[in-house]
Amino acid sequence: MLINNFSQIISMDLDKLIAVQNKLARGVILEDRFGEIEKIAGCDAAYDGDRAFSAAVVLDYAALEVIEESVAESRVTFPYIPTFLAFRETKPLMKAIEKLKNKFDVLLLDGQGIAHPRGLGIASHLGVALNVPTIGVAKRILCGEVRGKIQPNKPAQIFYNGRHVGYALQTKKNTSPLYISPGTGVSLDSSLKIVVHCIKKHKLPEPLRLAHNLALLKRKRERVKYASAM
DNA sequence: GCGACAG
DNA sequence: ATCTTGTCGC
Repeated sequence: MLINNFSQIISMDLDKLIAVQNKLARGVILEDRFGEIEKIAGCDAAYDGDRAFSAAVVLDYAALEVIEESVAESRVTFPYIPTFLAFRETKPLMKAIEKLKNKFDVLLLDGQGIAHPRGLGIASHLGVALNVPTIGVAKRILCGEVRGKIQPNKPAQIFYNGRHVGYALQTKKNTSPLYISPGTGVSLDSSLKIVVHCIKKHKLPEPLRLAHNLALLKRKRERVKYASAM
């Protein structure tokens, strides 16, 4: 069967979800809504069918060292549809974020911020919903075009509909670029500077790299539990 | 109509 | 995202 078990949901009128995105997009603020950054968080999710394993981490911004970690598991009920990613991942991600005891100044998420057809990538969606400054860091571009050549450590602007919506940045030699865009509560300039600050020895900014690894570890452990129970 | 299309 | 072996670069 070529159609997955989400067919019923897929048949749902996406126009309604587009309306939701357009409404939330009105809440996006492209200005810094934070003071001095003391703590920065990252959140990501790994999957095993409809099981989502999410992880969130809080790091000391200056030292980029882990202060707290959290993991959660949930069931996804929505498929992955380009430009509607938030409707699939928001629940899992929020579940991990809610478990954090520490507060943080900025949150990094995998995916686009405003570099989205309706200006509401997952980072913007979550940021507006949680009322927290967010930045989207994607491994691939969703829409728009990069102006100029992408060279190591030389950010190139991303334009969409004649508007500057983010930056393409190769953070390490011989690696594909990252696509950075503000979620909300962060300016274009700050979104780039913050991500650059979080680059250590790897292509991905530390908060996301660590959250990603933790989500994979959580999935691995849960899979073991499942296997040993058989 | 066709191609593109975050995770 | 996930599947999946070896392999190239730092």
